[in-house]
Amino acid sequence: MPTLETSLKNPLEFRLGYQLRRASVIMMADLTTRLADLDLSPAEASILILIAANPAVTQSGIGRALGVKRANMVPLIAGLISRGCIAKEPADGRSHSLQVTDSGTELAKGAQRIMLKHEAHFFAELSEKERNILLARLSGVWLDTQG
Amino acid sequence: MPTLETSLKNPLEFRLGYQLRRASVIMMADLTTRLADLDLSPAEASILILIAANPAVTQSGIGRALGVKRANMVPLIAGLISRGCIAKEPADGRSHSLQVTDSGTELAKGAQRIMLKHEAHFFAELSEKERNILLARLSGVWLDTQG
DNA sequence: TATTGTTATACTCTATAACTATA
DNA sequence: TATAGTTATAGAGTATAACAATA
Repeated sequence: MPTLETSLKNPLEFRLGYQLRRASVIMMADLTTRLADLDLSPAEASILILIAANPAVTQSGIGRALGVKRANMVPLIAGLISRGCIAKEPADGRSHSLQVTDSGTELAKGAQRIMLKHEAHFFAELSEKERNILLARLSGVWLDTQG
Repeated sequence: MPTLETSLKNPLEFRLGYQLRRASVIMMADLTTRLADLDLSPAEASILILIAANPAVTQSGIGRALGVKRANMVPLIAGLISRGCIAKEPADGRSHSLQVTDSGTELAKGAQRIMLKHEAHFFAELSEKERNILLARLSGVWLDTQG
């Protein structure tokens, strides 16, 4: 916990991009700590949740959805398989379809519960309406770049 | 520009932390591209702007304000000095006070102009009121962790 | 020709430990 | 004892290039 440098003038504190990144870094750190209880990284948890929601998806598909390069998906998927959370079977000879195992299903549910508590910790005071507006604004940044 | 995986269900798209990170990554990439015109990284630009706003600040102080570790400030400050943007002089024997040079002042102004255009690109449709609310919500995440 | 999975590799960011000099 | 600056280093996360097998 760093000391707050109250004596410094910070022109950046009024920049949306700066505050966006700042908030993101803080939340990622919190989520990382919470998910450590399940021995999952945020990336692993996200992958697990996406596979659970999309049976028979390929790892390239997951990578595209999450913005993770093909090459970087390999060790992540291998780790989840070696832990028995997910399983893969040949799909069309070059691709493999992924499924969550029973224990993977439970783990995915646990990860989602943690994410809800994590989110509530930071945004508890938001009304449902405010929450949806914030969500829409943030989604808009993404959609903006996609045309 | 990755292909949008419209076929995948993504339970994470309703998670604030997920959208926060997603938006932050996209904005950082855009800012990095824009600041490259000035041959500055986002970190260098932020440091330059903070020194310009706080003459005689130390590099440890900048690091605390931006969340950059002491050790990681060293090459960043050295780079800005070698480019003639900033100068340091002994303060109390163990610390050095930093100032922007004339060219550094211009560079800082240019960086701030770029940041404004960058922000406007993503949040042009926001009213001043909405912008302030969003800013307050994001700042709240930071203040939350500081007690 | 394009895509999937894979390996190897490099680069950036961030984190820690240790040291010197100073307060 | 605590802080400033520094060095070296280790660990993530992310990026590209190349390859084999398949579509």
